[in-house]
Amino acid sequence: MKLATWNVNSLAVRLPQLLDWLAAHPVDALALQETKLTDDKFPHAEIEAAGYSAQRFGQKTYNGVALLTRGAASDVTKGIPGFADEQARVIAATLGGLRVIGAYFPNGQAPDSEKFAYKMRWLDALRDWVRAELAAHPRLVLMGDFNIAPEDRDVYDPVAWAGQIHCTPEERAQFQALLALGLVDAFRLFEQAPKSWTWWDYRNLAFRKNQGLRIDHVLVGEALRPQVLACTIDKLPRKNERPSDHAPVIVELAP
DNA sequence: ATGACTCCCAGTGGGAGA
Repeated sequence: MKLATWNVNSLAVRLPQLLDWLAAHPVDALALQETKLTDDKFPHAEIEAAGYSAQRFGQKTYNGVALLTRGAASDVTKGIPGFADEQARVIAATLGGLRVIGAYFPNGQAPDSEKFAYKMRWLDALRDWVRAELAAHPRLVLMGDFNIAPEDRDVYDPVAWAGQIHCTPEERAQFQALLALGLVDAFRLFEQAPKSWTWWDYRNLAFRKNQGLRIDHVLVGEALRPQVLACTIDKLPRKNERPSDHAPVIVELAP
C-alpha cells in the first residue's frame, strides 16, 4: 500500500501534472494541499477518470485540502473538530484499515506575528485531536505540509534560518510534541541522502542550487512502524514547467 | 535589498506563500 502527500499550490494550475503523476505513481491515497478551489470547482470528473475518488475541503483563493483514494473512504472529517477555523486545512478519512489525516499547517509568516500565534493555537488543537484519533485508531497516518523543518539537517542553511519561520524552537517543539503522542517520522526510519528537501523557493534558482527545506512530512502511528517499507521524496515534478514549489512525499506500507 | 517567483483576485497593483 502506498500513500503520498503533495502541496500542489493551486490544483487548477497543476491538474495536468497531478494526472501525469498519478499515472506514474498509482498510490492508494494522495493528500493534496493548497488546492485553492471551492468545492464546486473541484475537478471531480478528471480525477475519477484517473481511477480515484476525491474527498475535498476547499475555499476560495487560499488553503484547501483533498484526499484522493483508489478505494472507498469512510468517516470523512473536515477541519479539526471543536476548533473554529475559517481556513480549510484538514481532511481525514478511514480507508483500508487506516485512519489518514491530510493537513496543511499554517505558514506562520514571522515569529512575532498574529499569524504565528494562530499557527501555535492551530497546532495545540491539532495535537489534542490527533491524541484522541490515535487512541481510537492506532493505525493512523498524519501527512501533509507541516511548514516546520524539524531539525537543522532539514534546512539548507541552518545558520541563516536559525529562529526564522519554520525553524523556531516553538515550532520544533510542536513537531516533537506530535511525535510524543506516539507518531514516527517515516522519512527518518531510513537512511536518506543528506540535503533531502521537499520545498524549494521559486526565487533565486533555489531548486537548481538545491537550497530547500524538508517541511512536508508523513508521520505514522507506532503501531504501523513495522509495516513501513520505504519513504521517499519525488523531486521529479519540481523539474516540470510551472512546477509546484513542493515535491510529493511517498510512503510504502507492507500489506 | 523589506528583492528575486508564482498564484490569486483584481483590474495595470497587492497579499500570501515559505
